[in-house]
Amino acid sequence: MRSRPYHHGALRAALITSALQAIAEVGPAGWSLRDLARRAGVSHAAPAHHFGDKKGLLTAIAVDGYLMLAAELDRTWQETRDFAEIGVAYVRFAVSNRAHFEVMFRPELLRSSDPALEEVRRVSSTRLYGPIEAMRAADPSFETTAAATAAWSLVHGLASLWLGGNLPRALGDDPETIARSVVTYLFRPLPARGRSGVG
Amino acid sequence: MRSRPYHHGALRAALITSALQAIAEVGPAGWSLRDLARRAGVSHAAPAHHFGDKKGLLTAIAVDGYLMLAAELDRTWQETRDFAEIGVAYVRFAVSNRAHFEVMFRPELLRSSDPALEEVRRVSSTRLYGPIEAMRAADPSFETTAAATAAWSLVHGLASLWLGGNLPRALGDDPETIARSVVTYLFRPLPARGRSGVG
DNA sequence: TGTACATCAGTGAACGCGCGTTCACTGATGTAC
DNA sequence: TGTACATCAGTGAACGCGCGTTCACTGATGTAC
Repeated sequence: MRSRPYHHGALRAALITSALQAIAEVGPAGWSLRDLARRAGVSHAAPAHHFGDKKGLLTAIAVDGYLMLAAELDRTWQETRDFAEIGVAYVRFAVSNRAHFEVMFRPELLRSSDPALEEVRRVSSTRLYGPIEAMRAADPSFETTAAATAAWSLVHGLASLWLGGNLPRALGDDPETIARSVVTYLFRPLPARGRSGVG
Repeated sequence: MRSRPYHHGALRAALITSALQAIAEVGPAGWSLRDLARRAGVSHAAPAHHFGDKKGLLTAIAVDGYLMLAAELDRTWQETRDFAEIGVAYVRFAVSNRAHFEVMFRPELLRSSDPALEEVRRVSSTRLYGPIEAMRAADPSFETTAAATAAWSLVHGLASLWLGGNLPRALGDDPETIARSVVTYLFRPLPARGRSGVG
């Protein structure tokens, strides 16, 4: 039997993998750095070498998440040129990368002013604003910021509610299908314009 | 000097108040039942008498939250009969009752199958579905569930993003104003119908 | 109005546990010459 | 190709701390008669 080598070799990556697994299982609060060390088979003090503390590790995960999100949105826009599909892609990202998503928007878990984090945040927001700007060219009454916020809010809320198990079962169990159906209600004509009073 | 009476008198309420304060300050994970006991000036074992454990306390807070939310949405609908204003009220509730809101949608913090919780959840969802049903009467192409989910997602996402400090500053600093502007993009005509490709 | 008793709310000492942090260390790897 | 040395990654024992939980208790309140 080979004894365990002194150096793990890829401990940083292994810790991130374990953390993602732990987050998916019990949320970002349900485990300690010592837990991760145990999972990775290293001594309990080893994680501090790479991340300092738990916030450092979660910040690294958030950075990865924003990069993946930006890539996914970009790929979708290049392929489809369909704004609605960007929204669907956002939900797909959240559901497929639940652990990343759960950490990315919880500032109390992160070093929010980490420069790398701020940079990837900025980059990924341009993946939303670009396409919205294009829509404004077609209808100048669109205010870019408000319209982008509406779109972002819709898909962000949908993803959050779905992940929290808060949506009615009647919608089915495929989040991507749900998203595709729900986003059609953004920028959709009202039956009667102006005040929507109907009661 | 009067010595502290043996019975607190209203410990249950005092613990909830302290918990709300603590959540607002450091989030739902940053404190212990012993912390709350200290704040309330009682012995560290006293909280268990009323709530069993932290989940029990947070569940009680969530129940209160749903009741307050349902009341706020109902009041708004009765007063305005304007569906958009229900969305604004949702955001107003979240921002004014941040601690409640942060707990209500985090199932891992709650006893999700608590009967009282399930009941108030059900009640508060009818405050959304009722008005949406009314809109469907005016436009049969509305699918109640999908349209309600779109509306809920939009305001839920907006509230979450605002509370997390994730929205661009350009929107201003009054969440109710932001909400009123953003919800106009729900059910709003697109410049060109069908595929929204513009690139 | 008084007494006896049950129930309820809160006490405080004790427990075992897992945590993050510190620190002197060891083993492996990379680099200069 | 060999040697010396610096740097880096990970070890493991020790620490003090706050936590939830237990348990026998005490003091206050409510109720029956």
